[in-house]
Amino acid sequence: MPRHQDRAAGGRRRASHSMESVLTEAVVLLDEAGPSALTFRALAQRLGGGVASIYWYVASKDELLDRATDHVIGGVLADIDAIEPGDDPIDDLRAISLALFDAILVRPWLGNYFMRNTDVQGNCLRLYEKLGQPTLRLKLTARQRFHAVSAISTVVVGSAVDLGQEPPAEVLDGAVGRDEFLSRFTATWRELDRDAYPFVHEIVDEFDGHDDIDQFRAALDLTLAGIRLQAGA
Amino acid sequence: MPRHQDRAAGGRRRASHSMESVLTEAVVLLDEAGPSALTFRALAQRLGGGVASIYWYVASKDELLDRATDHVIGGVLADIDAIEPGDDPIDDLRAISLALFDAILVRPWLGNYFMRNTDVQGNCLRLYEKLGQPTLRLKLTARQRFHAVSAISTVVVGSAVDLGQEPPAEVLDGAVGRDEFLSRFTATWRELDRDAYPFVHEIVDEFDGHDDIDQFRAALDLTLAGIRLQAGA
DNA sequence: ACCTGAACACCGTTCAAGT
DNA sequence: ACCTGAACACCGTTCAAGT
Repeated sequence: MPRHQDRAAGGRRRASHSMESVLTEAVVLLDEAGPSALTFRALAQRLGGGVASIYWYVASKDELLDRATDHVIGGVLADIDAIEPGDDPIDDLRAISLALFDAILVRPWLGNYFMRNTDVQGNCLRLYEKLGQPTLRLKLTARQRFHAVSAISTVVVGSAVDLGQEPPAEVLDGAVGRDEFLSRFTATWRELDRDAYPFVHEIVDEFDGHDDIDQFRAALDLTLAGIRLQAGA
Repeated sequence: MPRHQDRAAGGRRRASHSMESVLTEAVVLLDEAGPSALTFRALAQRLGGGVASIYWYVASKDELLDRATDHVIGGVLADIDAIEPGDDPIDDLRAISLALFDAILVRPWLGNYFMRNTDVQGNCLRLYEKLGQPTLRLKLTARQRFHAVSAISTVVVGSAVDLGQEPPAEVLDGAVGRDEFLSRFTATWRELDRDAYPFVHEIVDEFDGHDDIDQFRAALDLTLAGIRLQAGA
């Protein structure tokens, strides 16, 4: 309970918040029931105050999400700081990427706000710096370093957002399993004409029951292989 | 004007729509004023009818966006069909990727709905097939092909969505130029401590006034290099 | 088969007023 | 400096009723 109550003369209550409590409770709402559950009204109720008071701390819902994102990235940053740098810069890039991926996979909304406004997202900027540092040990131009880190960032955020998309309600209910859900898609694909859709038929078995993490690791490794080649390492 | 009017006995008008006109007008709204401008009320007004009639064609706003996405992807598909396959499968992958990137860069909302529900997105599935076909000419396993195309798709969609994000209103107004907007960010970055942010300082000049397309091409080429290496081609 | 008006249950945001 | 209640101008979606 990061919130306190002031008691005025008449016995009337007046809520008292803080940036910290606003962001913490916002993240709780997001974790409990997804992005659609984060409304100013729900947040105000959780904080035990009125809707309008939230506007003392943030100017808009976008800024609330920017700041909430930076708040949880703070935790990711701690995980990343605990990673021991190794001999191979590429391995360090991979380790940091995985930590970020894990965080966004669980909270896909992060992907839409990560690094969107570094003026209020100090932790995101610190993470960007952390991700970039290993490239300083690679034989690349400044431009290549910039592009390499942008590419990794895109793969991490893009994969996590894509793979973390909430499946339809029936899957969340547990009425239909994830595998069953995937199979329903592929069943349609299998009925397609083999001559017109040779590629879809080639990969349909791979798609069926595929593992999200494998897909991300493969994408990341392709980019890292490209970077390694470029650096001649 | 893809809409007609029926005239009943009393002289009363009754609008008549079609899936085609609903999607066309939806895309017009999206193009004119962005995703926030696509509301059922605005769309109904454009079609000259009531809000509820749209629900005869789509079950929800999500489905409307899924179908609108597939509608414009139909046009992209035509562009891609015009591409002559070359000797190098990797070059074909690049050409198709660029065509898709161009489309999403201009309409970033496409990225959020592309391939989200292939049951109502036949054109997206066809594009996925097109993108996958060149990999059939590479020496890869089925799983590697699946992962390669997933990776490319993530890079294309992720980059385009990222780079296509609407800049703040002041830039759209023309009050502040894009370069000036970027410079404002980097000005803050330059003030950071050099020892704590060596990477940011290394790339700040590259970020300043950088070109979106270059950034995408670099990311795509890294992935393609990884694929080429894997295929031993 | 397809369209309508009106209602329902929400939203984010603002503002004059309070403490 | 910070919080409040009430209002404003919207949303997506539903439904009984019309043609």
